Amino acid sequence: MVSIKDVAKLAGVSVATVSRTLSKPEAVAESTREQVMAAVAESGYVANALARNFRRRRSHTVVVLMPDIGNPFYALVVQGIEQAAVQSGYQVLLGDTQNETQREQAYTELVRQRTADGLICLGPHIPFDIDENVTAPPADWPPLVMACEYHGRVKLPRIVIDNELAAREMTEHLISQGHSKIAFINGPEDSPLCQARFDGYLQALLDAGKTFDRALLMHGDFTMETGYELTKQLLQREQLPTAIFCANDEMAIGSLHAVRDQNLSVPDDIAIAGFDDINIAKFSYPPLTTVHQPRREIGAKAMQLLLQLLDGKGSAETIVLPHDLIIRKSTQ
Amino acid sequence: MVSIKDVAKLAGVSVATVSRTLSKPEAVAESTREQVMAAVAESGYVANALARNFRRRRSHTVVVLMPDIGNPFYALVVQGIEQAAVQSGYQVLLGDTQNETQREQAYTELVRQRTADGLICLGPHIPFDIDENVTAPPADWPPLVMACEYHGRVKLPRIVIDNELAAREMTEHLISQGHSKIAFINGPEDSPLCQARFDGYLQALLDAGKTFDRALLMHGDFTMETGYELTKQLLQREQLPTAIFCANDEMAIGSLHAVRDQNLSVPDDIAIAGFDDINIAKFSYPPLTTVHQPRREIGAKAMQLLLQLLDGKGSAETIVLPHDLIIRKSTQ
DNA sequence: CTGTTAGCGCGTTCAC
DNA sequence: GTGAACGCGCTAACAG
Repeated sequence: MVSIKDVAKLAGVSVATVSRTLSKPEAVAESTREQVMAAVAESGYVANALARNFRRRRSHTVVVLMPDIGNPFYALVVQGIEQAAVQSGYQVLLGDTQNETQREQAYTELVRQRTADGLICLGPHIPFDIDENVTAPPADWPPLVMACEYHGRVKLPRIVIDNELAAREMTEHLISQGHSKIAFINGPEDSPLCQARFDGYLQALLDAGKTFDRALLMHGDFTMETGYELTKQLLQREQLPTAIFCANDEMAIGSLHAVRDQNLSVPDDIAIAGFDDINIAKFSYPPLTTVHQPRREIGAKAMQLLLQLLDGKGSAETIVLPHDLIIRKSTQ
Repeated sequence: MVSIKDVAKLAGVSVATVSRTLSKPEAVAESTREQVMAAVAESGYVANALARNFRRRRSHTVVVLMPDIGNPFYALVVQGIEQAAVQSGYQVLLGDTQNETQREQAYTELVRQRTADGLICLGPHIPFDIDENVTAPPADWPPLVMACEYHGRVKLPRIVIDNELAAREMTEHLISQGHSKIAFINGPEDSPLCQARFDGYLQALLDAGKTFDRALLMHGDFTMETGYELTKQLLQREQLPTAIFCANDEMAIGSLHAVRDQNLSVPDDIAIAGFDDINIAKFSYPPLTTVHQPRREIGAKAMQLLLQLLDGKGSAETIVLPHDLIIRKSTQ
């Protein structure tokens, strides 16, 4: 492998000059610069990033903790992260945690080992033991940004949409369509994001003078399978809901499926709404009413925030990005 | 940051002994080992992977080149890769190329820079200039394994299913359902994988004594959008096909959508089949007949092959994994 | 503007 | 079984 020494010898300069020419060319005389570049070209030299990172004490790599790589919602978020990373000379290490604490910790360990400089956490869970009263990230935590989900108490930099508002708007939309028995299939109970969505749902009901029926609230795990199963349960009740609001599109698609299995029609018998606006939402049958999240932007902003953090100019910012109600045929 | 020196001092031994204790404990006396481990625990020492990789000239990282991170087909393949990688102490760097040569090359560059040790290529395109007559990978190519797709001429290690057989079986299934006007919405024309699927389709038609109608062959780009558009075109013909076989599930879902838009019924008016068996296939309306690919296994095997290559015991193996015909309601 | 020098943290000789 | 010494390839500090 050709190293910086070889180039120096070939160009007739010192290794320091080669290094300088490559990192800040303007600090080098034009004539020597040309010699060096010629030597680089001739030798086919490529700087060894392993050595450079070692020396600079920066891996220029970030880990993205994804709860489930199979969940299509995350794809565009990761794409946003990745684009922003590449633009800044960073790489993205993929961390599929399957919601397992052990795997989260293994990936977090990469930061302690200096394999990665920081973390972007897409799920609700943070891989640290958190003391009861902690509200700010302790000094021994690595640079960490949350995207989409967030922690209820610890104030970390985060990129979100206004989940409560979005859920309220969707519920209002359903109410405006004449629904009053609106079931809500939410995600995991312990997720602050899901709590916010529930709050929005509840608020809309109360604002409209409706009562909240505990029996219409269910909790899934964001998969099509649970959307299907929970909807089946709902449809075995004596009193059927007239609308089902699911906290993500995948559960909504499972829900659609369950409703059709009972030979009921969407939206005539039961309206169904989702959340996220993943690609498939437009192509479901019928097309799914949902909340659009700017996923790529969420990812890009998260990466930018992390870069700030790594540059030492970090703060526990919360960035709220705009969402959008997308009304399609599943509710009207 | 606590380094190996600090541990050595604390344990009262040399850095060499600490290094040995951590890499091959059996080569060290039990008493010193205990001292060292105690010092490690006390100091909270974590070996600096940057330094270690530099020294060992291995990044223990591989790049996965994905044509499109938003394509759900790849998610499970990547999961398979990632699991196998983690098991062997490797990390996965995500390379979303968006089918752009420039981005492919940028990621390939990471290997030359020693940021990564090798590549797994999920798309049909290899980021190298390939001479006309080359059939084996030139020596200056980095360790490279192909998964799912493959190159038509250059013999690279690859993990595939028998695409021709699978397409033939699917076409035979459609024929057995009484169809004779079977449209085929294939992927990009220049993909060897797609050519194989076409061959299978053609063979099944000919074996059954049917003729191949050029007008029933179309080429999309594997997105729901093109599945939708191409099907719309098909449905504007005078002679409608009675079945549409799409080369992946996403196009099939777009196709379903287009057929419904014309108030035609699936499968009564037109049967539709896909390929891949992505998660959503089971939850489409109607559920989609498709070819199941063992995606996680494909990924895992690809990673294993790459590790072999990196250990110098590589060969241009082709591994064919079993597929499975999944008959659902969209064709019967 | 350029060269010399001195490490970064670790793994690996080679003596002892 | 252990320690001293060296060097991986590069960047940064300093002197000139």
